[in-house]
Amino acid sequence: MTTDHGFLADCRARLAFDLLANTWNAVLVWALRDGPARPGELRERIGGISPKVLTETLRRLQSDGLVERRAYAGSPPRVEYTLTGLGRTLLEPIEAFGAWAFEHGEDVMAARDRAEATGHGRD
Amino acid sequence: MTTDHGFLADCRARLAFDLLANTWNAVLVWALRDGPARPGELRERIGGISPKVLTETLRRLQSDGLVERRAYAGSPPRVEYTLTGLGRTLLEPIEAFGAWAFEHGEDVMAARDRAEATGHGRD
DNA sequence: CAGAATCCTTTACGATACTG
DNA sequence: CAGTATCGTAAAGGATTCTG
Repeated sequence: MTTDHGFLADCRARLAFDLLANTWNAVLVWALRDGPARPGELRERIGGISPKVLTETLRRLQSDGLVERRAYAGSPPRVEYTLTGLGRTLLEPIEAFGAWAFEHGEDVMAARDRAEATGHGRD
Repeated sequence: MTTDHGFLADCRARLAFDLLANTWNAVLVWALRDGPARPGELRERIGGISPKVLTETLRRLQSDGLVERRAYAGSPPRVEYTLTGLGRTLLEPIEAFGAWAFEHGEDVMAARDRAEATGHGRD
């Protein structure tokens, strides 16, 4: 494939980008990488996510088939979220980005600082 | 790294996710993969992006050090955007996502349809 | 043709309080 | 503790118009 028309036009590609085009999807998938986790646990792990947004995001991931919700009867309530098989396939690409961040993250921050200092900053 | 605390806590990881956490960043980087391109060209290639958003996004990518802007004097104006070396390093992870989309995109769409049919859809 | 300027709509996200 | 309900804000994205 030499032209990228084929790639960009394909709605599956757009779908993949859209999956990432929000603050928490990727973070949550990643937070679930080691196995089932309870909501409170996830909130701790992630930090900075409100209960409402956590639920919303998990619901979205659930209807995308990436996450499974399991509720155990009883009180206090106990709920666990797990990655589905499909969800687990997402870990690799996400990890690729993680690796990229470790290698090049500081370059981006440096560029950002430079831009800001030059007055081209997005502040 | 067994726990993901280290990963999620690192601000570089968050930075990487934030880079993707918008509709057009990844798409634009990808659209520039084959070399310099002019804005009009990009708009064609991508489809569905308004001139304003295109400029905004390119500016942001520029101040992140991922894209370079080159303007040639004269009329009509001619401008070209190119990936920087840093920007090019992003192609691999992005491609990983593209590959994922080709393999699993339909599964997501199927899950979405299923969820919608069950009344759990996010409509 | 590049892109700045305006205006507008949507929605993602956050804070908080409340229920089972 | 899980999750919902409300409310509020900020920002992203889109449509359009105008200028060098």
